[in-house]
Amino acid sequence: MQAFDRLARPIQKWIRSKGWRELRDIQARATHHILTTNEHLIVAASTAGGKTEAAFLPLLSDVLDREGLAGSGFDLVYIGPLKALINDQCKRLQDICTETELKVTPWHGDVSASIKSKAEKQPSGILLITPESLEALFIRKGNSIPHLFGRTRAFIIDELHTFLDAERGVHLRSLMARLELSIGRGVRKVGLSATLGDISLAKAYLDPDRPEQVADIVAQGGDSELQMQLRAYINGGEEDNAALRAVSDHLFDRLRGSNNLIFAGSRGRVEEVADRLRTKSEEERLPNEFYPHHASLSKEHREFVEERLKSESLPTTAVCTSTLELGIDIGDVTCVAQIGAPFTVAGLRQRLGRSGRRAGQPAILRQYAIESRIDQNSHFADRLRLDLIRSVAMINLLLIGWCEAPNRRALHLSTFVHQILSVIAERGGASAKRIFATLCEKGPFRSIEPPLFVSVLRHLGSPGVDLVEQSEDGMLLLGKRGEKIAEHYSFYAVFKTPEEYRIVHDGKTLGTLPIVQVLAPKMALIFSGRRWEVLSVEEADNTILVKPAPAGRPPKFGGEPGLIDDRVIQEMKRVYLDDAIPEYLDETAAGLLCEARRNFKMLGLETQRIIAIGETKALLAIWQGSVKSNTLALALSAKGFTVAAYDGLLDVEGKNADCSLETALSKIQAAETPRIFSSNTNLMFDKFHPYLSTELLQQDAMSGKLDINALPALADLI
DNA sequence: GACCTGCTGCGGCTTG
Repeated sequence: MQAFDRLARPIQKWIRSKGWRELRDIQARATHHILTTNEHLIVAASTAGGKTEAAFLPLLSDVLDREGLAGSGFDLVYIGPLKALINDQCKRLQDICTETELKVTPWHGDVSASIKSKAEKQPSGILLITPESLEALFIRKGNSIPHLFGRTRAFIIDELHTFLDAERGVHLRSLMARLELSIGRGVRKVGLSATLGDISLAKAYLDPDRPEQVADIVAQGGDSELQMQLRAYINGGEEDNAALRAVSDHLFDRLRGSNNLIFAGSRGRVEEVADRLRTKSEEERLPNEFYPHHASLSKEHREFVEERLKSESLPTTAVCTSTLELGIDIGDVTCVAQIGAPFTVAGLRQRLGRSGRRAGQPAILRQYAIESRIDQNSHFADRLRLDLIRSVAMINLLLIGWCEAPNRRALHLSTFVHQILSVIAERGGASAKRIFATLCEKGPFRSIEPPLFVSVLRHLGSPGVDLVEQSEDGMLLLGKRGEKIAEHYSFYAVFKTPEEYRIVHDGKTLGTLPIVQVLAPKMALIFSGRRWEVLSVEEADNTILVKPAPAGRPPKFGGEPGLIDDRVIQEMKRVYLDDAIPEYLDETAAGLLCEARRNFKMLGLETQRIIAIGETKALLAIWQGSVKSNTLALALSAKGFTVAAYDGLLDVEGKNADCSLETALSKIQAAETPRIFSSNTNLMFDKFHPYLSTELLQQDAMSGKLDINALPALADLI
């Protein structure tokens, strides 16, 4: 039987109206699978690969043709990570459903209360919702969950890779498990994704008990030809920004006249590059077509840039951060430029997926490395050209199809605290036994054993914390502070957001700035692609008033460094030891690669792993990623050393150390439980960390951000 | 030496 014939009549009619001659391969396979089995499924294909239709054409047919489950509720529940994505998908699904009676309901913070209350009274059809809005339903309408989802046949999880074992993914997994408990049965799950490094981890996300039972449909071939070039630029003096200007000028020449994305690495650099490109357009008396796009810019400005990209009426290049990495529809772009090495190969792959989506068009990557001028006294990180080498390593890994896997060891105690409060709020009270069964036995917190559960719960109820309290019959209730926290709408998200200033010109908000730097009147600012002078700082309502100005500097946005995978650093070492010059390097980059390899040998890194630099300094080459580097760095700083980590290389200074470096390393190697924390180690990273004890915070850090078991091997460097 | 994501109920107002 042909896949098309399995689909419901109205769906077939819609396909004909589109003029499609046949279903795509993944759509046909998904149709057979969904309509002949009850298994969970992962559909993996590139951004424009027709994943949404692959899942929904058969799922909608199932709803239309087959008798439904008893009870009330939405038939299909789509979960998306972005409001904009939900809006996009909502339009597409409404179009597919035109010939049916099925309702399509978007549900997120921007959707009006009237639409929500209407859907709540008579839930049916397709619901498109964010994890946070689903959380809000548990908190506010805990008793209505069976009414809303009693006959739900499937969860469709879009951009599955953004969830997995990140804190927001653990949150969503917990919500799905709780929903299933609440309606008394399991629900089929269909995950959609473009970038899955290890598909078995995605399967374990959908069904941790029986991952091998989860089917997958991966688009065959489909990847278009990849063209790429890595160009390197060298800065002059210390403060000189000549290289970034040269990169901008090169981009100006190559990208004008078409639609492109420039990933600049940080919001500050986005503003800097966008400013340079705009002023160059002015200098050459050409209309500007380069616009900044990042999360701190106003929604209006961002939508303007997105619309310009989508409409394809005027050539447009967005200089952006990872805001434009995810799947909102901005059409096809000619080329993707990346300034500086990215932190993950997965992100690089996702970005590249934005280009070359039309048949016959190649995907084009323009990678730029910015290096400094060096001499014999330069720091080893500069002499080794770490940024350039990491770019090469990441492109190599991209080419062999590797990308990072999520971390499955992490306890996620912050999200755990959140879910404990949520389970209690859902029913107005819950026994400890029930919470444990819900979250740790059925839910995603399976590595939390009863003793750890008890110590978390004890701490939440301890004096001064007051999140939870126990009634006389043993039920756990929200304490005074717990009630206040769970009542406020800021509770629904599990991730933390910093306090911000609003930047205002002429009554209009240009965007926001995290409060990490002191801004004062008369300071010059580059923001939203233009130049400003600060008029006043209103501390009362965190507002900064600005007026246009002829000069400016990009502001500091703050942020923490990202985690780099072990495999990336190991590939960097391989690149140093290799002789080959990749074809995609320009002349400068090839020269710098040879120079970096010479310096690698000159420093002695070919044969040694500890290199003394002067009397008290040393370079430790551990060739592992951020988690392991940070662990050894912490263990050494607990012994009085000052340590900085550079891509698998530790810069160690021992002036105030308790002992020699060799002694410290052998002690770390021999110790059963090496001391790595001191009183000033910062362990508060996540939203609910302030409600955990130091001991619990240490356990949380050791489960995700540190790898204490690796210490003996890491310290074995002699 | 980084980036991103999300959010309810209700009081008070105007308007038909």
